[in-house]
Amino acid sequence: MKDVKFVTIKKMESLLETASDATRLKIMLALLDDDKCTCGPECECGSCKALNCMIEKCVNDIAFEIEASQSLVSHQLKVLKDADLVRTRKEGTRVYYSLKDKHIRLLLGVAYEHVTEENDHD
Amino acid sequence: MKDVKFVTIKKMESLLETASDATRLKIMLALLDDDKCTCGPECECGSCKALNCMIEKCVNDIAFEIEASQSLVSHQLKVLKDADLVRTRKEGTRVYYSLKDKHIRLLLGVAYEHVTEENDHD
DNA sequence: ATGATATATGAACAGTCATTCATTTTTTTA
DNA sequence: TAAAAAAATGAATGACTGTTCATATATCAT
Repeated sequence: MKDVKFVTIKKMESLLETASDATRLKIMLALLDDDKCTCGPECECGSCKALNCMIEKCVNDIAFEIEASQSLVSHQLKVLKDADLVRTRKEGTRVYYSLKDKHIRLLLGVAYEHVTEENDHD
Repeated sequence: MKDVKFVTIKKMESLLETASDATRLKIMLALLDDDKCTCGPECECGSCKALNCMIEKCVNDIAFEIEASQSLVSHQLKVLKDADLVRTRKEGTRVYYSLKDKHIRLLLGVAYEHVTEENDHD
């Protein structure tokens, strides 16, 4: 992976920077998988680990779940949205957020495994 | 991935925070793979993408390669070392650095793919 | 021991960012 | 139209961090 373009480095920096905050991690983990999955019958969810599992939650529910203020969650969701880590779907007064794509789920998975496994050499 | 422990969140935050800097990314990408691989005959390297490929480089070589000052590279290598993203091996006056394990390589790989692929939905 | 090379360290500055509080916008319902 | 609910926004602040410059430590060769 030599000669990576500068813009690529900057994009990677932005992606990782956005992901590297406890509040935003909590938000994303809340969107990662759950028993509220609505993927459909072929989805193995119900706490699935499927990379294509699509969970969506509205702002207030996220705030309640991670025990943070509405303002903070909204601010950080905007950061996640601007950096393209989450999607939105509007329905009435609510805005449902979900993780953008499989790369984001993979990123979270890899980071999670790294910190939960011990002494994993090479 | 519900009910993730607080310490786990904090560790993930630390990992991603450490990875989310352009200088440190350049350093890690310089250590990711290269034509200087010394893995041995069974390694497909020579610019391999093998996750177990072990590249090591000393501080000054990294500094030269990424066009940064020795001081900056040393400072950031310390950050990477403290966060356990790299290993060190001392040989005379030189200190050789290499990526810690496959998770780090995976993390870089996932981040790289995310920013280089376009419109990859779900 | 002296000089040279490789790396590490410390202080200082500038810039960035997460959080809180108060307020506003938008949509629904009564 | 007025009230209620959900989400977004803006300002302020306190804390943190990346970089530079100068210097220190460590190792090897002569």
